[in-house]
Amino acid sequence: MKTIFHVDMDAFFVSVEELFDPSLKGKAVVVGGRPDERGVVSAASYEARKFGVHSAMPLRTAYKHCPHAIFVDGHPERYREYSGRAFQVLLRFSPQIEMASIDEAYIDMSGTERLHGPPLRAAHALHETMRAETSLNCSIGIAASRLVAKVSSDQAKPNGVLWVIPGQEVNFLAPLDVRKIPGVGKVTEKSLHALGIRKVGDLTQFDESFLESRFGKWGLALAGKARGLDAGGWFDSDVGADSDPKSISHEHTYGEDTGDSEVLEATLARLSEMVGRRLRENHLYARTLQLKLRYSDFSTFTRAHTLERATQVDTEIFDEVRSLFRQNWKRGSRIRLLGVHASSFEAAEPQPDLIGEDKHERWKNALEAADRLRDKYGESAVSLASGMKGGFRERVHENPVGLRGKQKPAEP
DNA sequence: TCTGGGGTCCTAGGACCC
DNA sequence: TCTGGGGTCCTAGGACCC
Repeated sequence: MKTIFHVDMDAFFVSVEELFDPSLKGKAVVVGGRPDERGVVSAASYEARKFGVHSAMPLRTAYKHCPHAIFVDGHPERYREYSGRAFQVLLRFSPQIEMASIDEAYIDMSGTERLHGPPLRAAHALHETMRAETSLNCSIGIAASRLVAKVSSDQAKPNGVLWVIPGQEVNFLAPLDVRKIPGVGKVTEKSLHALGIRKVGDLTQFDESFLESRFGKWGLALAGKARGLDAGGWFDSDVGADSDPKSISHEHTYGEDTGDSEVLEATLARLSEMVGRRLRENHLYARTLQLKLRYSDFSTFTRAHTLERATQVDTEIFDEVRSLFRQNWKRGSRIRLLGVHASSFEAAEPQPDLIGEDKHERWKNALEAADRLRDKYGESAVSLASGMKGGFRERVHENPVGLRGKQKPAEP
């Protein structure tokens, strides 16, 4: 029998902003941007939530609900820092930790009784330590499965601890709305409602095979979840079993839609660089590159291409997505969003292609040097995108800032 | 309501191969 | 000639999460 804690920081982004500006405390605060900007709410304080503001709501809508709220920009670096501090606190309680996102973690507390006492006592100690070390509140759910721990931390909010005693899972879940089950969103909720299923308890009245015939693989998992089991996919894995990233992407929504091909291609160059840089940081090579286009009417298209040979080189990424862009963009039509997405990763250096190897090696060195410059002098220090208007290709292809590459031994 | 950005996982069809 | 079946890879789209 396992003991899993799910630790979820309360109104995380808002709470961190309050640490930097204590005058925000107790007020209606919306993190995400200015109320007249394109964008959505990243987080809302409990005060703002009273007016119906919630995350993912368009900022303009949030303003209509709560015009007196204070709107602030998000600060990802601050959130990363505090997320790291929270992680350090968790490490004192168990080595088996999994950050599920920037503001929540699973921690496997099985077998820590001699060190930390029974679950509730350990949870209160953790709660206290978190408060003392980070000045942030969290809520903690305790259960024998990840799923129930997650749902119970949500029920414990704000600033609470809730333990679902083994054997009580079904009773705990039964009265809750089906929407409380992680993975049940708007669409699934609607189809469940159509079947007369509103509460988790209603789900347990149907048998597995019916749910499977209706919802496929997901229906089968759902039957298990309704009974408190970590059924299906990710929930099944051990806490802390690290999984490699499956994709890296960057996208940009314009403040105002544009049909200017130079502007659009410069954005693609910048997004390609950002993706390339992340690939190099993670020592990954991508075979599949994908372009994402969103037009003014919000219609969205993706177009992908898989390369013979995986890459982490900015210009190779850019060449690919630009050609996808040129093939698919309805010329002149106004674009709302562009995105560049890399996937099908290979961890190792791709097989050298004999002719291109020296060039490839010089490029790699040049890009790593550029990454170091950016670390030192900031993101705008080095850019392909800034060279876009006028002579991008010449600059890039003829003259990489090269240290001479080490020659790889040729394949037999 | 006028809809971000970064991810994960699943489905489904077509190509291609044996 | 009127048509199998399974496996894998690729592509596109969509639900969902924070």
